[in-house]
Amino acid sequence: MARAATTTDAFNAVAEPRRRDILNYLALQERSVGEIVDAMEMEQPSVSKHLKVLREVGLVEARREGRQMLYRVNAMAIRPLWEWTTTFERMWRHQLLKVKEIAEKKSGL
Amino acid sequence: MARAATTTDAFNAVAEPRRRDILNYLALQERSVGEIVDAMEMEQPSVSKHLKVLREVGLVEARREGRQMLYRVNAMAIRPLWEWTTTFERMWRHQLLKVKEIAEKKSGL
DNA sequence: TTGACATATTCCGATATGGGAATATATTAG
DNA sequence: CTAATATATTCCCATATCGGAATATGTCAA
Repeated sequence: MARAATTTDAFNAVAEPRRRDILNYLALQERSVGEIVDAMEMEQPSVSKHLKVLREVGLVEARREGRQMLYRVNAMAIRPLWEWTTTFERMWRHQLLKVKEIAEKKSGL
Repeated sequence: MARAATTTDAFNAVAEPRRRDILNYLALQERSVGEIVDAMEMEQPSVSKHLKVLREVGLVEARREGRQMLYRVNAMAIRPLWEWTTTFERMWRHQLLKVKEIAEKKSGL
């Protein structure tokens, strides 16, 4: 067996930084492929390929408008990632608190 | 170029479900490799390899205790993932609200 | 030192990748 | 229909992967 396909789930799809860039850009508003290409400074085929991966795992949705395809984020598909990370939230808050306490103790000297 | 190494960052490391399983298990408490092997039902070499990846990106830390190595989660390393997902939180909350409104309108008929 | 236990590393093979280049498909304008 | 525009797909290749098997390293006990 090799590494899981990027289309396996949102975790794998989002591991690629270019795809996160695209999602960040689409978070602002719906965009055509051409607009993404211009904004990302990537080749058009690369953008189309990344969009395909994102669409297969449900992270984006698309609709045709004339010759253009307009893509938008489906934020719900990001929720599972958020939910998984929040299971560790208590741990890092605890850690941040300890760091803060140490800093206060030092400045109190 | 091929896919980015799993040790590139937390996003890539966490794309592998087995590694998330290990992190979930370690979230409860510090554990030895042997305990992880028993809990995960994975071969020991696989566990060691996954732990190496997790350690390289800072998601876990380890200390030796006799013949054992005890691993623990470094929750701070998960924060960047959480932060990235929260940039979309407003979007899915908005979507959930709309779904709720539609449901209420239906039940109001 | 020797042996037993705990963990890490190496070698292997099948597989999926992402970028580049070329090409195919779809839609509209004329 | 034909040309032009917008997007998608295919082919190629260097690379990193994960699991399995075998082996190496490290630590303790006697």
